[in-house]
Amino acid sequence: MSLPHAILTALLEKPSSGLELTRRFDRSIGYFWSATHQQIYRELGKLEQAGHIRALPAPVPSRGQKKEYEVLPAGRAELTDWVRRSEDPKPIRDALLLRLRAAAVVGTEGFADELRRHLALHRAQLEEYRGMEERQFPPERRTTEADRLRHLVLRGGIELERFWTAWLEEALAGFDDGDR
Amino acid sequence: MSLPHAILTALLEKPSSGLELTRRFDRSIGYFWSATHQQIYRELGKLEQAGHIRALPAPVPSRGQKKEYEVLPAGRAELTDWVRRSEDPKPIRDALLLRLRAAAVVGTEGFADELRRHLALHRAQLEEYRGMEERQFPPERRTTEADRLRHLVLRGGIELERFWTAWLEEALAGFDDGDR
DNA sequence: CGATCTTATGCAACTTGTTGCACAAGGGGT
DNA sequence: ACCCCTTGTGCAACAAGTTGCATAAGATCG
Repeated sequence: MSLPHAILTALLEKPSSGLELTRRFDRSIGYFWSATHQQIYRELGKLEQAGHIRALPAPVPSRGQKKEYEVLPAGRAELTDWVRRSEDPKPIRDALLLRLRAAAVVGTEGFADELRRHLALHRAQLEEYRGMEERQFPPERRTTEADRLRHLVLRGGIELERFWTAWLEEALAGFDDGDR
Repeated sequence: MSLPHAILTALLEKPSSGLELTRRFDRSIGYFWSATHQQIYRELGKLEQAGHIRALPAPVPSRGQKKEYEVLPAGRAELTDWVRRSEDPKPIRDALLLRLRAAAVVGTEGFADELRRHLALHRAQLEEYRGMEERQFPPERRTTEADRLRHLVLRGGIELERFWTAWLEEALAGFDDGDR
């Protein structure tokens, strides 16, 4: 039940069209929630029906025309309520760890390459996030409550990538000993 | 497409019934993949139909009777193939980070308590994993390839919990400054 | 011997996320 | 004028995960 709330948050930060939201989900929102444009359009429809958001009046409302949405008071109330509810962390589901465990049973042939590939991807992601941190949250922008919180969320994304790169490096060190 | 492979791996490690698998998913398998008993029974049916596993002959095959499964050669081949395929890491979807970002917009009232609650849960999980590491992977059991890999997977679970506890502590430190 | 608890398997309905494709308007090039 | 690329919205079918409930056998206890 998180996608509608992700959309409400994004729209409160800035009213947008479906495609704009998709792009924001691919970029900055992506470090804590991902979604395809299909999910977003479907959810925008539901949120509008529920009276949580509305389409801003457009000059030419027809297919293929941009449609901007903004959050209505009911939507803000729902989001506020959701943030206040308590919710347990979901158990992990990570395919790479699973595949490594499977490799322990059926053999690790070629697996070091896959680990190296993932390491490169996570290093790139880490660099991108660190760039965003420098650009969007220089020390002078870490004073207001909202900026401090947004920075904290980005720090979560950064530290998570750091965990992956560290773990992959540890894993590869073991492979280099025993697999070459 | 990972659940069937998680089940194949578990069954290769030890043939089990549906409920036994469920318990194993709640325990040791849980640090890299989670599943409910419903998912498991459904998937066992599909895997049996596909000829990847088979039920061991039971004395009294009727409803409510334990049914053990073992992996067939075709199942092992499928798992081997899956481990060798390359697969990109999935983008993050974390509700707590999302809720914190939402809190930056609608207010953080009561959020520190939620962070403390999560911190306690992650600390408990971390302790449990560390206990498992001590019991299941003492230094003398880190020599064979398979044990080394299984230990590495557990290390992933441990380091991930360590990331969460560290991030939550950092987050709470900020809250104590600005929110009390 | 009947009530109730535990173990064990499973169906059905629902929600969430993914994939592939269709449709429409406008701009740019040739 | 025509083609193709980009922007933008959207349907439909499918795959994966969740929730609530039903069923049945065996053990335990009064």
